[in-house]
Amino acid sequence: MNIGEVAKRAGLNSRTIRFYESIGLVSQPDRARSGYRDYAEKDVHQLRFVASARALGFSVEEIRQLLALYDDRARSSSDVKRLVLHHVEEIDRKLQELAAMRRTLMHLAERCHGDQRPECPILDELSLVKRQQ
Amino acid sequence: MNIGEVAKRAGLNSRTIRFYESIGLVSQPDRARSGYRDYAEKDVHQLRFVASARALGFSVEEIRQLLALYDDRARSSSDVKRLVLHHVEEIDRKLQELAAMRRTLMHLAERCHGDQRPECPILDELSLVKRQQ
DNA sequence: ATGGACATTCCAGTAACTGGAAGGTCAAGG
DNA sequence: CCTTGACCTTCCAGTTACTGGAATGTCCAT
Repeated sequence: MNIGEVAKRAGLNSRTIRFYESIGLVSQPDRARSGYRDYAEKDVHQLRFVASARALGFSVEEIRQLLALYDDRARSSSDVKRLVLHHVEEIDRKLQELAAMRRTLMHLAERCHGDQRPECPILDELSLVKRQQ
Repeated sequence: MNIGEVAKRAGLNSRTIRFYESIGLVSQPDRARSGYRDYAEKDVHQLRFVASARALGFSVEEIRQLLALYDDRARSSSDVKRLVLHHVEEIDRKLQELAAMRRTLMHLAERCHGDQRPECPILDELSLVKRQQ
């Protein structure tokens, strides 16, 4: 199977696949006589794994770890679970951060008439508010 | 006032301040005889504005626009409000994205025993799941 | 023959910093 | 005066995950 077809099946871009190969994230496929990459089904599985994990927000390094666990018959599922739950914590952190931003912004927006006049509590507030830690 | 003190008051790093100056985001301060940057109170205000806006997740370019509105006596507050609400929309999008990730991850984690055995539905799922659009 | 898919290497851009190196001057305190 | 830390500039490059472009081809199916 050529890279174009693999890209389609994995939901990735062929350049991205070459990128992943170049950084050693995924294994190198066989080569046909033409020099074209010749992907086996297991290669597609690996790439699909990467694509899924990326979509879930795992970094390339985290995915590298996940793939290592996937390949390791002697792994403990606790290691996998730990990685996932750590990632959830990061997401929770980000969710809180964004929610706080949103709250502040909505608060500011509500105090703004949003008309043709120049008076703007948003701008006033931005230049006065001490940055929250 | 020297850059170190300004940095402290604005809640920014002195290198970051020089960076903002280099990209034309903030105005250049006067210079003392020594060649040191000599910041006035209005400069501190501007930098504080930038720091506040960054903390609220606005990009440098968005802040550039906000600063332009701040400096424009003829602005309409509707322009400011539009910028802010657009930013809130982006945040909402990101919040949804993160929440969806979290949901999937928690679902996967719940199905994982997290013990010494190698069986892991998380890994299985990652290699099978078709990436959601 | 043609057009699209594929190959490689090299370079660089994206956003917002931030670090390091190199080579200084300035200012305050001991 | 000496010392130490703050300040100055320029230049280069790293971070993360791609992704684009250029250049220069070969391969394959119609």
